[in-house]
Amino acid sequence: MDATSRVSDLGGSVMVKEEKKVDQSTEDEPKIHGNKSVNGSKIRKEVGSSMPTSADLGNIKLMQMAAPRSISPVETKGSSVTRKDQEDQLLESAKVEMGEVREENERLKTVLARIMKEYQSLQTHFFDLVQQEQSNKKSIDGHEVVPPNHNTHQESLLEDDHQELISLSLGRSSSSLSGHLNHQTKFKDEKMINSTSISNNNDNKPVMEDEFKEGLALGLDCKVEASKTVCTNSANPSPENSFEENKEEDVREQWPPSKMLKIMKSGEDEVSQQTAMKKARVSVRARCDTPTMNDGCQWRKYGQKIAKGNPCPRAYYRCTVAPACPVRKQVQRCVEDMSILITTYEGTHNHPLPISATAMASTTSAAASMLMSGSSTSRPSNITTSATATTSSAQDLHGLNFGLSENSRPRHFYLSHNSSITSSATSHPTITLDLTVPSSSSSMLSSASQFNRFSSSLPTQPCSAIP
DNA sequence: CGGATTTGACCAGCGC
DNA sequence: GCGCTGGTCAAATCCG
Repeated sequence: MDATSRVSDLGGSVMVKEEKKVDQSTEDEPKIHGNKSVNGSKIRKEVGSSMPTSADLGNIKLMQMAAPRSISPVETKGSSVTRKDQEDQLLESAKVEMGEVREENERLKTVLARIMKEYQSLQTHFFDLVQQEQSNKKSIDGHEVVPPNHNTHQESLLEDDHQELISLSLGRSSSSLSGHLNHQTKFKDEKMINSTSISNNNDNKPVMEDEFKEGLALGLDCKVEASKTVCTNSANPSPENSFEENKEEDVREQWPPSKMLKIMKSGEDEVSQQTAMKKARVSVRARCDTPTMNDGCQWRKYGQKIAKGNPCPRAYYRCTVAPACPVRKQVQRCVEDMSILITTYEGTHNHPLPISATAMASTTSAAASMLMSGSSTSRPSNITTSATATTSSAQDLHGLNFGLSENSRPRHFYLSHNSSITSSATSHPTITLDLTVPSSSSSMLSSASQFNRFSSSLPTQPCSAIP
């Protein structure tokens, strides 16, 4: 991704053909070709080497520390004085190195402490909100109306909380924080004491450190770590907690679902695993003149279909940044307004993302995390859930039996007034981010405002084409 | 010629 | 069981 293509990213509407040329001539990113053999190893290597993570760097440091400095045989042949000098030199350099590492360590500690502090405050806020919501529900008997005693100050606080909560997962991988949130909320709701990756005792710190490290290690891959541990710990294995669900090495986690289902049918917990296939989706509405939004990833079109109720064909894309990346996206024009492009993302990238793709990935991750974590219970009143998609799987979804899930309805959130996309034919919980609404909309949920931040960092007028 | 896209066929899930 | 629909596959085709 070079300057030229970045310009095209930011420049808004760019001719498709032109961008294609730019991409081909300037980008070395590998492409995968549907039915033909793929040089997977090469791709993996390129992808892997392109984005060293912080953890990688840290590991290098650690390795440097750990590796004993040996004296070469040549050195040992010198006189004792020379050898002593060399040893002293080595000692000195080692000391200097140690000092550097120590500094780095201190810096990382500071960062970690800050993150933990933020997380704990967020957690506190979140619990408060959940409790508040529950008490509201009791008093209103399930109606989604803001209680009269909900003063504006509280509302602003809520919004601030949300904003803080979501945006924290933006800057880096959402895995740590949103994962923790998922964990905690689930933990609280289901009284899952046996969670190994999260606990409410004093062992919290190491766990958080680990996850923090992992978050760094994952870089911008935007995984939500929670689901992994949830799955392993829950008696009723729950599906992904978000659209950025865990990617096990297990091939069953890969697409296509139909084939996976065949494999899984022999399993004991067939039902629960089938529900795991009901991945959360993040739908993005944006005004776009070009065929697809440029979200920074590379996609290959593998199908097109005319969906019922919309004369515009729906295009199916899969991510080609990595050979086995399970991420799919669907692109379709809005039937009401042809200038609006509806892009629906599903799945998790199992590879480092290009920088230009991280904004979208982080945002969708955050949105999906919110969706799957059941944070709807603490959403502002203008956020409504949809009853259009009826499915039993939604209730099964990860056992996050917050508020709405009691109704055995799928969680389908609309993050703005104008958002309207239904998944009635699918049983995927879907969250819709509407970029067609001005960001100044005061009532938008934090994640939507966060998304507006994303939209301002991406081609947003509102988008440019993908080759 | 290699890679990307198109498009008809096929399959699974769901409702009746 | 049947038909409808969404989603995927893969051969054919297009394109640079």
